[in-house]
Formats: sequence, structure tokens, C-alpha cells
Amino acid sequence: MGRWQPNARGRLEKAAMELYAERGFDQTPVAEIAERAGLTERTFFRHFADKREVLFAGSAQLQDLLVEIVAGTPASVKPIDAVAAGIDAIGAALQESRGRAFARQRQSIVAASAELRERELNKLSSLAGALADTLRERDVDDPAASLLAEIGIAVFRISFERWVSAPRDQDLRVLMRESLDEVRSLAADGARVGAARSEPVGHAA
Amino acid sequence: MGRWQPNARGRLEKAAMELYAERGFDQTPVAEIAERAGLTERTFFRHFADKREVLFAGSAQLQDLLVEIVAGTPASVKPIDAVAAGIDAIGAALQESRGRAFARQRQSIVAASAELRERELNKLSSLAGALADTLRERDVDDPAASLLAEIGIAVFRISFERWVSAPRDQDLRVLMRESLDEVRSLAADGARVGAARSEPVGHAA
DNA sequence: CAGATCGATGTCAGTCGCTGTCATCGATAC
DNA sequence: GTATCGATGACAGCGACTGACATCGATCTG
Repeated sequence: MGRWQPNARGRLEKAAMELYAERGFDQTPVAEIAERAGLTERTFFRHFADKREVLFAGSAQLQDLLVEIVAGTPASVKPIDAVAAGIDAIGAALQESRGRAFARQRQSIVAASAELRERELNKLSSLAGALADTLRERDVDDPAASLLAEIGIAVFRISFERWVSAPRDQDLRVLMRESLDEVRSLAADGARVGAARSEPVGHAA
Repeated sequence: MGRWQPNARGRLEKAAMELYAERGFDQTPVAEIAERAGLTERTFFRHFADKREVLFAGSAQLQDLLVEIVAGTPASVKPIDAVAAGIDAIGAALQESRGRAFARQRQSIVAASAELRERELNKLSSLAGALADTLRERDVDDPAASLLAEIGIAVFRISFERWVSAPRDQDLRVLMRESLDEVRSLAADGARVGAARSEPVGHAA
């Protein structure tokens, strides 16, 4: 019955993932997570701001990595390629650190809970915000910086979802490159055709 | 002290916006909103799923409008232009229904609360999901449908933020068209240059 | 080695978001 | 007029989260 058992935080994370997977996020009281970790509810809230946050411990490092890579890219590299390098790096990190099996389980937990999905969106938005800031430091003006950041994170997110839900294992980084190329061709497809777009397409409902 | 006063829901929305603006979202107990509206806390939760939802009443109609416009666009229109038409429509609706002053106040309330920001991201994600579904019905394959939807919503969101925070009034629809053009040129900027992108740019940290 | 110190944990009480249940009210239909 | 039905009120209760204070374990100091 140790106070002072090592790695309280890690034990809480592990217990939370297990219980969220077994019984669902909504059906898991924090007290039970703490109990399984040999701690009290109060201690849980000293380590994590709320019940959701325990599943997003790694997101800060991911953000640091993204910023570091993009900021470290030579100024001669086009912004969109700097973004590509950044998401490539976090994709590689995700793939190598915990592997796809872990990502799959975690994703199934998140997908099963509205609150967790909401929090995940929040983390991705934070990622986009940090990416936009980094681009602005590279003298990319707004709204280009914000748009590029959002596009980069969208590519990351959609590729990640395809990666975890695919029937067989693929390379996440390849999926991301394919998606980014898709973005390029979509934008090219939609290039202005004469003055066609000076009036919005469609109809007034 | 009527039960049966008309428009309970609208009174709750109004009371909530006032109190969130006056004292902040976190410092406003639901009981107080209900009291100002001449109702009880229990009734609040019959009208709104939670304390945040009261600020997002209009988002469902916005989503319906977006879907309607995109689905109603002729099949000959390029997907990205159908998306452009959709966000143009919801931009117009936002501008005309309540006006910029309302949008500004609402945005300042949302921006001041982490929980409300999170919920807003959730609504925008739902918008993107519905947009992607609509594109798939137009035979746009994945991941193009998802990517286009995310890009469209990103353009909408960023333009909206610029619109509400600009020093003087501008046309939201013009801002959105400018942002979308920016996306096109960003993607064009980053077009493949020979085999340059077969190796990712940047470095391994 | 005794005592001071400090960070991590436990304990307890309390607020607030949110829900289930049942009673009650007000309008409408008959 | 009364039967019916949807909207509201009243109340009890759970669980997330917080503040305040006590306690424990390790480390530092002399």
C-alpha cells in the first residue's frame, strides 16, 4: 500500500486506457482509475487537468517536434514543403514510438466517446495553431500561414485515420504524401477558369 | 410568474449570452441562467444538452444550408467550386441573419472559454463531416472528399475570424473568396519540382 | 544521527453539471 | 367539463472537479 510507488502518472495512464477500453469512457469513474493505479481520485487530478486529458499526454511532445522540424527547415524551402516535412516527422514518430496496434486501440477509445473526440479536435487545433505561429516566424503572412497550417493538419489527421483503419499495415508517411499530392491536384483542378468565379457558383436558396 | 411564457428556449439563449458576456462562462451557474429566463435549471437541460450547447443553437441550420447548397450544385461544377458555393452561402447567411455585431460578441464569449472553443471546433468538424458526405454523394472519392471538406471549412473558419476581428466592416464572402484563392496559389507554389519530393525535405532531428 | 524541509499524496468538504423520477400545470380535444 | 398531453417544477442523487489542510517519504543540514 505504498505511497511513493514510482511512476504514478504512467500508472494512471495505463489504468485509464484499460478501463476506457473495457467499460467505455462514460462508464468509468475517475475514482476507479485511481484505485486501479493504487492512488486516490484527488491525485489523479493533480496529474491531469481532467478525465479526458489522461489520454493526450503525448500531444505536447508531438507539437514540440512539429515546431522544431518546421522551424529548422532552411528558409529556401517552400512553406508547403516545410509543412510536409513537419507532418512527415510526427508521422514517423507516431509510427515508431508506440506502433499501429497502440494507435488503433487508442483511436477506438477516442472514437467511442463524444467528449474524447472533442478533446482530440482541440489538440489538433492546438497543433495547427503552433504550426501557423512557426510559419509566421518564417515570414509567411496571414492568411496563408493559417491556411497552410490547417491544410497540413487536415492532411495529417485524414491520413492518420486511414492508417489506423486500413485492413493491413501501410506506411503512414506514404499516406500523408499521397494526401498532400491530392490537395495539390484538387487546388489545381479548381483553378480559375476565366471569369467564371467572379459570380459564385450555385443558386440562392 | 408564468409557467407557459412563450419562447422559453429563446429566453434561455438570451439570458445565457448576457451572463456569459457579463461574468464569463465558467462563472455562470446554469441555475442563474434559468432564473434570469424565469425558468428552472431542470428546464434548461430539457432544451439544451449541456451548458455549452446554448450558444450553438444555429449551427444545425447552418449545416443544413451548407449541405443543401452543395448538393444542389450541378454535377458539372468542379467539387472545389461546389464547396466554394456552399461556404459562400453560409457566409451570406451569417452576415445577413444576425449581423457582424452579434458575431463579434458571440465570438468574444467563445474565445474567452476553453470549453466553448472546444465545442466550436466540434461544430466545425461536424460541418466538415457533413460536407464530406455530400461530396461523396457527388462521386468525389476519398481522401479527396475529406480533404476538400476540411479545406473548405478551414477557409470558412479563418475568413470568419478575420471578418469579426477586422477593424472595419468587410464582406465576409469576399474574404472567403480571397482565402480560397490563396489556397489555390499555395498549392500551386508547392507543385512538384522534378523528383525533389521523393525524399522528404528537412532533416531527421 | 536528529531535526528541518519539501514535494507528493491522502482526507474531507463543498460546488456544480447533469440525470431520473414523479408531481403539477396549461392548453387543447372531445 | 373532463380527458389528455406536452411542458414545467421539485427533489434526490451521481460524478467531475477544487480548495484547504494533514501526512508521509525522501533529502538536506548540522
